[in-house]
Order: sequence, then C-alpha cells, then structure tokens
Amino acid sequence: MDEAHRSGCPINLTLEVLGDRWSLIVIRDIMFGNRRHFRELLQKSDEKIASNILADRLKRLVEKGLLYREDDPSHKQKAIYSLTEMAIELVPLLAEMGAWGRRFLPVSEELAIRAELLEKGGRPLWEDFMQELRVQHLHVAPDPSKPSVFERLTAAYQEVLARKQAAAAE
Amino acid sequence: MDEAHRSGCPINLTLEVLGDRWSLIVIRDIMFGNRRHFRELLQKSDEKIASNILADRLKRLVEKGLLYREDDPSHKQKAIYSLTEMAIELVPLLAEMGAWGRRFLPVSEELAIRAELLEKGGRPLWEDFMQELRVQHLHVAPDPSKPSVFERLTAAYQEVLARKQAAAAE
DNA sequence: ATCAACCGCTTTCATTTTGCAACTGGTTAA
DNA sequence: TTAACCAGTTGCAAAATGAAAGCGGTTGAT
Repeated sequence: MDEAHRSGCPINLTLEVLGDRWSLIVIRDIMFGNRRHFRELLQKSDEKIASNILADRLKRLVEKGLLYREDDPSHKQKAIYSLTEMAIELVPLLAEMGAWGRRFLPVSEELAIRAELLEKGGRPLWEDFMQELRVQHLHVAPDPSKPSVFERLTAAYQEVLARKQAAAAE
Repeated sequence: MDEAHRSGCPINLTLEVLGDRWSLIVIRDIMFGNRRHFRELLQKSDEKIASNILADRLKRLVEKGLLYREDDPSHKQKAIYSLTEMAIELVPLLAEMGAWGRRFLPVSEELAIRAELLEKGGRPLWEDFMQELRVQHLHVAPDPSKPSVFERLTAAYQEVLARKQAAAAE
C-alpha cells in the first residue's frame, strides 16, 4: 500500500503524488472539461495522452484517493471517473498553476481565458467552483442561489474560441 | 531553444516546466533553505537527490529562466545559484502545494510547520516573503520596516525540531 | 610544501518509465 | 448484420532515473 516516502515534507509528498507530466492533466480534464470516460480523456484532450499512460494514471489516481471509478449504468462497458474531495481541493493549486503559466509561459488565448477568470475571481470564486464540483462528483445537493462557475468558465472559453475562428476565417 | 509544446494551456505549460519529481524540490531548497551551492543542495536536502540529476535540473532551470548561476568570488570552484523573479513568483504555488499536502498526506510535524505558517499568513505574508527573496536573490534594496518572514519560518522550524529532539531524548 | 577536505560536476551502467502503434474481447445502435 | 464504440492491454524502442565511483582542480590547515 504505502511505498517508502522520500521525506515528510508537504511539498515533497505532494510531488510524490502529482509530480509527473500527466496526472494533473487528467485531473484538469475531469475538473474543467467534465470528461468522465476513458475515451473522452483519451481523445478530447489537447495533449494527446497515450492510452497505456492514461490507463496507468487513472489506476494510480484511484489508488491514491484522488479519483473513484464507477460503472456507467447506461452502458455495460463504460466507466465513470469522478473527483474525490481530495482532488476537488486541488482547485487553488490548479488556479495558481494557471496564473503562473499565464504570466510566464507562451499560453494560447483561448486556453488561458479560464485561468484568467479563476485568477481574477480569487478564493471566493474557487470556493463556489469547489462546491459545484461537489455537486457534480460527490452527489451533494446543489445550492440554487449560486450561478454556475463551471458554466461561466466554459462560456468564456467558447466565446474566445468562436472569435478566433471567425477571425481565422476572414 | 524551444521544443514543441503539447498545448498552449497554462496548466500544461507549467507542467512542462515543473512537472517532474525534482525541479520543485531544488527550488524549494533554494527558496526556503537558502541553499545556494551545488554541494548544499546535494547533501542538505531530505530527499537525497543524485548528483547527476541535480546537475541536470540546475542546468534545465537555468535554461528555462527560473535560476541563474554566478561564480562565487570567495572560491574559484564555487557556483552560486539564485532565484529569478519567475521562480520567486512560485511562492503562492508552493504555499498551496504545502497546504494541500499538509491536509491530505502523511507529513512530519517539523517539516509541516513552515507550510502551516505560510498557509495561515495567506497572500499578504506571501507578498512579504517574495519581497525578501527579491532582496536575497535579485539584489533589491531591503525594506527595514518589515520583519523577516524567512527568519520567522526558519525559527518556527528550529523550534519544533528542538522540541521533538528533546522529547526523543527523554 | 604537503595533504586532506572540498569544489562542481561527469561517467558508467542497471533499472524504470515513457511513448507509439497495433490489438483485444466485448457492447451498442442503426 | 454490421460498423462504430468501449476500456483498456501488449510489445517494443527510446528516454529518463538512480546509485556509485571518479575527475581535475582549489582551498585551508599544518
């Protein structure tokens, strides 16, 4: 179950779980892209993960307690992957990663817009988003008084994408 | 210079730079442990990095713009590694990583105390700490009105360590 | 002047991880 | 009946990692 740890440092332990090139990509796609099936994660991500790597990461993330796997009642072969509370609480970390990447790396506009909104919204927005993720993934009852952060992020992304495509078509 | 990127997503680009098991350990040790020489990074870290990996990571981090290397005027063979602004602005990300690790992973008390202070202090403390790092690493003039966050973090760590050693000696 | 400790790495080699491509046995909808 | 789809698995080459020893030069103490 527990392989020996390199040290008890919180940053090190976090790196032991998430410190590779794919684990956070998978979590990002489930969290922000609502990809819940193997094929969706395989085909709809921009980074083109290999199927054996995806299979390995999903298994690892389930073992580490960040995801859980259920059978899809609508299809005997489909599996549904969901975020656990442990993964939902990565929202601040992913928001900071997005903010840093946006500031220092050559991001594309349509993929940076969600990071920008998350950064501008700050911790109150993150908390709203985490609560929505709990509704989506942990079967928590929704709070109808709150507008959906997920929809706001997705709409902003679609808007930039449509504008760039319109500009490219000219 | 620039290898092809997997995508323009800010999270992905950040992972392309920092998504491995050692890069952030090196930055952590320079940032929080003030390790500035190769041998210090090699021998004084809890995780026992191999010398070839350390050499490779230092080279990579210099190339990516997170560190810079200078000759130490006091010793012809010594090199001094310093953080750039790009690395200093990782403080919020490292603080979030520490907070998440502390919440969900089996951290040790003496290594978690700094993460706890950083978390409790929040963004105002992070800003103070970043300003101190600019003084240490970028030769910016210090602000004498501010008490040192670095010293506060280090003192808290030493205190827990001493208490644990006293308890172990009984 | 001598010598041991220290300096930033490099080299070698075994093991592990990654990445690509093809493939599997079964399910579903037309 | 059949074509598309389902979650993966397999085989193999290439790259990354990790442990250990070693390198030529510098330094400070004797």
